[in-house]
Amino acid sequence: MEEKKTFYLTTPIYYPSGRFHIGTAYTTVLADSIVRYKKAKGYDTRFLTGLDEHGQKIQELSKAQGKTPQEYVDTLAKQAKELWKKMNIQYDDFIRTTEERHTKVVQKIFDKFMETGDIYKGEYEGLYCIPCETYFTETQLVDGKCPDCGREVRKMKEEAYFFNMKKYADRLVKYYEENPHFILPEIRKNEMLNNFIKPGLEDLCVSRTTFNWGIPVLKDPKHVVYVWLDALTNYITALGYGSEDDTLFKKYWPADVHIVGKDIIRFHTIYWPIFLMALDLPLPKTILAHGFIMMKDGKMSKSKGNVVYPEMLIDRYGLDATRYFLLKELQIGQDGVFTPESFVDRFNFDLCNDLGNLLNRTIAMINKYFDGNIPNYEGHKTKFDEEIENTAKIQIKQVEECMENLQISNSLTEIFTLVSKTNKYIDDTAPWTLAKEEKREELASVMYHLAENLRKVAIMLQPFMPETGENMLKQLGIKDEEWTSWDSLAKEEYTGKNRKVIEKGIPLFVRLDTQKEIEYIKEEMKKTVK
RNA sequence: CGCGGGGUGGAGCAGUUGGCAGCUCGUUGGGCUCAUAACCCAAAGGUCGUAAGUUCGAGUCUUACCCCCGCAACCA
Repeated sequence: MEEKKTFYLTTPIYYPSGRFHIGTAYTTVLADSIVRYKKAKGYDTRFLTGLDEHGQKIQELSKAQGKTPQEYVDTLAKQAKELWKKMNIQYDDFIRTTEERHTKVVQKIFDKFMETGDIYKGEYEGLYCIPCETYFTETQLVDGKCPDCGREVRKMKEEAYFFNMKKYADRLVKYYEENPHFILPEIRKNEMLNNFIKPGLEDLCVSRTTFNWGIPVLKDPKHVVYVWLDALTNYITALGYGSEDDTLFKKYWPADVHIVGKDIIRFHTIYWPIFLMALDLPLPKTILAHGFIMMKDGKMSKSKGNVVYPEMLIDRYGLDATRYFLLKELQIGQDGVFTPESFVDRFNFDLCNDLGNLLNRTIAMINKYFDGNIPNYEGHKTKFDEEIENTAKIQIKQVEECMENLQISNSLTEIFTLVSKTNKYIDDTAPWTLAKEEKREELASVMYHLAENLRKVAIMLQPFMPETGENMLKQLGIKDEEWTSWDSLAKEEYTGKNRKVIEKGIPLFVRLDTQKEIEYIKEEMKKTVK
C-alpha cells in the first residue's frame, strides 16, 4: 500500500485576553480551508489549534474578574471551542498550554537547554514601571514614561535566564537562503533579516520572576518560563514530542505550514527555528504570515467601537457567507478592510447574483425542459460547448495552482470566474430559443454542461464553503462519491443514472436589502463600545 | 540618512521575468427573459504620486523628492 502524504498545519495558539473577534476567526478559517483542500487532495492531514494560557496579562485579567487564572482560561477555552464548532472548524487537536502533556515537556526542554548551555543565568536590566509591573524598552516609552499609565519608569535589574540566540544566527540565515518558501510572503523575510538578524540577534530573556502564572522552571521554581518559549513548543508537545508516545510526532513533524498573524512573525521565524535547532529537530517547512482585518478608521479596538465579532455575522448571514467574505477579501500577506458595505456587496453580488442565481436558473431549466433529469452527454459539441469545457479545465487548474501557493483569495476568484463564464454560456447558447426551435440535442448538451460546471464549482467550493458545496450537489441530485470527490474534477464525462435535480430550487443565498443591512451591521458594531 | 509596505480611471484593488493599461463596484446605453428586479454585451472615464535618467520601448529598472501606513526586540 502506498503511504499517504502527510500534511501538518497549525494556527497560532491564541491568547485568550478576551472574546475572539473576526481576526482570530479569519486565521482559523484560513487554516481550516487549507486543511480541507489538502484532505480532498488525498493527504493525511493533521490540524492543530489551541490556546496560549499563561502570562502576566491572564493573571491580571482573572484577578480583575475575581477568578483564579485556571478558572478564567477554562471559561475562555470553552468559548473558543464553541466558536470553532459554530464555524465548522475541523481541527484534530486543541492544545492548551496549561495541560500537563504540555507543561511537563516544556520543563524538560528548559532543563535540557540549561544542560547544553543554550540557556544561561544572567541579569535582566530594563526600565520598569512599578504600578504596571512591566518592563518596557526605551523605544516603547512615551516621553520617557510608561506608555500604559504615564508614570515614571525606573531602571531595574533582576536575575533571569537567557537563551543564547547569537550562537544560531548564522545557521538561521543559511536556512532562509536554502528554503525560499520558509517565510511567505517573501517580503517578510527581508523584514526579519534587516531588522533583527543583520543588526545582530540579542539573547532572549526566557524566564520571569515578576509574576507566577506560568510553567515553573524545574531547577529554579521561582522563575517561570517565558510565554513564548512556552507557547511555541505547543506545536510539538501536541504531537507527543518528549512523551512516552510520540508516534504522532514521528508521523507529522516537521509541520508543513504554521499560519501566523503578521504581529508574531518574529517569534515564528527567528526564535522558534532556533529553539528547534537547539533541540536538533527539523524546522517547519513554511511560516505563512497573513495580514490583519482593518476597519475604515484603523485597527479594531473596543474603545473605537469598531470591533466585529464573527457570531454576529454568522447568526444573521450564515456561516458560509462569513467564511467567504473573510477568505475572499483578504489577500494573504496584506491587510484587508472590513466595511459593512463591502460585506453586503460581496454577499449580494458574488453569492446571490452570480452563484445562487446560476444554480437556480439551471435547475429551473432542467426541470422545465427535461423534467428534472440531467441529460446524458451526447458528445456533439458546439463552439460554445468546446469553449466552456476548456474554460472549466483552465479554471480548475488555476484553482489548484493558487492553492499550492496558498493564495486562498485568488482561488476563490478563479472559482467565480468559472461561475461568470457559465452565466455567459447561458446567454451565448440561449437555451430558451433552442427549446422553441425544438433543437433537443443541443438543448440537452447545454443543460448537461450547466449541471457539470455547477458540480465542479460545488466541489471546488467545499474547502471554503462546506455547507454551500454540499447544498449545491444535493440540489443537483448528485450523490455518488465518485462524482463528488476532488478527483472527479478531472473526469471527462459525467454520465450515469439517477441524476435528477430538485423540483424547485432553494436559493443558496437570499439577496439582502443593502441599506438595511449596512445599518444593522453598524448598529451591532456600536454595541461593542466599551 | 533605522527597516519595510503603499500612492494606477468616481470608489476599492490586479498588474510574475520591461512590449498595445486590467478586474470588481458605480455611471450611461443596449440585449435577453431560463433565473433571486438577477444574467449578458457595449461605451465613457486614467499624463499609472512628482521630477530626471537607462532603453527601440517603463506602471514595471535607476536616482532624487513629496504624501500615507505599519514595524522597530521581549508587548501575545
